[in-house]
Amino acid sequence: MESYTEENYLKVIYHLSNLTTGTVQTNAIADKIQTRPASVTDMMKKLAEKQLINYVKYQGVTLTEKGKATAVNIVRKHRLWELFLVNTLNFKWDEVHEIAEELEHVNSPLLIERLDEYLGYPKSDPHGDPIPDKNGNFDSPALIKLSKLKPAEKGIVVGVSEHSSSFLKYLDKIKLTLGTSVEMIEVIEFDGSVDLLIEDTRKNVSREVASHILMRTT
Amino acid sequence: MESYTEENYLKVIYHLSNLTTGTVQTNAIADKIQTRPASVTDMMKKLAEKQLINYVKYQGVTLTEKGKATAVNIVRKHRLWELFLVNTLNFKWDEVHEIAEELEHVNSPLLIERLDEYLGYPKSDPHGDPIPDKNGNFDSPALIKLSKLKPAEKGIVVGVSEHSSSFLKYLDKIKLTLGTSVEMIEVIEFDGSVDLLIEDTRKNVSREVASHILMRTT
DNA sequence: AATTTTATTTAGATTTATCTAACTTTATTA
DNA sequence: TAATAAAGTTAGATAAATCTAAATAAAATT
Repeated sequence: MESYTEENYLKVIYHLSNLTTGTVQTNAIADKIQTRPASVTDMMKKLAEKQLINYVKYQGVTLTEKGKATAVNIVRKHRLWELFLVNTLNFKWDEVHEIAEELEHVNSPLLIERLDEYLGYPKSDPHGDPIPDKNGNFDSPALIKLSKLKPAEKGIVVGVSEHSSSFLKYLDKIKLTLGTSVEMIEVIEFDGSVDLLIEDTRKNVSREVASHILMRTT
Repeated sequence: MESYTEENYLKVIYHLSNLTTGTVQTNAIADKIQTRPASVTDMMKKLAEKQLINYVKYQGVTLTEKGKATAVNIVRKHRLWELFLVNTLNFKWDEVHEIAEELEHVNSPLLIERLDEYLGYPKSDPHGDPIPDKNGNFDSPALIKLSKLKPAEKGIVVGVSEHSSSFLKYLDKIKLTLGTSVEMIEVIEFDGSVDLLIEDTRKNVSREVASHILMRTT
């Protein structure tokens, strides 16, 4: 059994792995978990000891199969509870995250099984994120190029199809980084460039650039 | 805010107060909470510091108004979750206690408000125990222990003062479930066990068991 | 390549909740 | 009432999760 805190670390590592598809850095974890890098290092040693992560000093961590399974199960619980809160208790989709952060740590496989059944074995939560089934399997949401978003559609940047330094530097500059939430305002007919709302700031990006950014719609 | 552990101590003190209607002893708490008396003493100092209990060395503790309000709120959450588990997720009444022990510590007043509304502001849980409303008020029905019924007196099972799975399973087995009508035939002087008429069948039940069954006389 | 900056780790404390062992107080009983 | 038993407390340790400050490693820059 993992503690409440260990579960949170695993969950955060899992989410950060998904964005970078590689190893996760100490500081990135510290940022997400609102703690100090020194505390993260301590916990990394503990999780490595328990065979939940692969940890190499100064190099960052990856989840082991065991760690990944644990993390996916927490994500499953979180998303089932979010859906329950919205569908059954009439919460709005922006009110449920904090509550689900607590509920996800309640440890009763039977409870989750029954909740899943009650909700009709749903495949996605109120934010459009996939809900893993009890074996940890889930549909990975279809990705779409930023250039193909329709006006008013929103999404999260989950990848790029161009890896040149100049391209990535440019993305950093305009704050179009992995995990950023973006809303399409309109496609300019003249040149195919797109007007976007990037974290509440309106920006225009060329078709060339927009076509190399992969989004998951939300 | 109280920690998970502090909440459990308050809840236990509350339940033990109800039974003894007076102060609660260190060892009684240690027994219930499955810890050592020394640990209880440590916690008593802490709760007294926080003005949640009145603590006099060697003399036991009582809840302050603040401590009582906190304890009643935990009981409210516990019982609402138990009812939810039985009514909505189709659990049996003997399966829900352990799960509710965890759910009761989830801290979201809005969640509990919505759950209460969803359940229709119920007044009692699956074991017949009253559910405090959001102000901490609840009906305490005049209850009598089954072991105290007089010969020929009849009553309805409305609650139990012991929630272990083995006890509840036993009650199911002998059909001494909530709502069951029971008539006292006689108390056996030798061992205090009772001869009962349970739904037209004569059965003998130990004093131990009979003392944990709460009745409303009819 | 040397220097500076950033990222990470180590060492040593702190807090919470627990423990054991020894001691003290209160209750019981002979 | 003196001895014994039971109940409760204190002192000192331990484990989990955190922290600050200092040290070290890796990356970036001049």
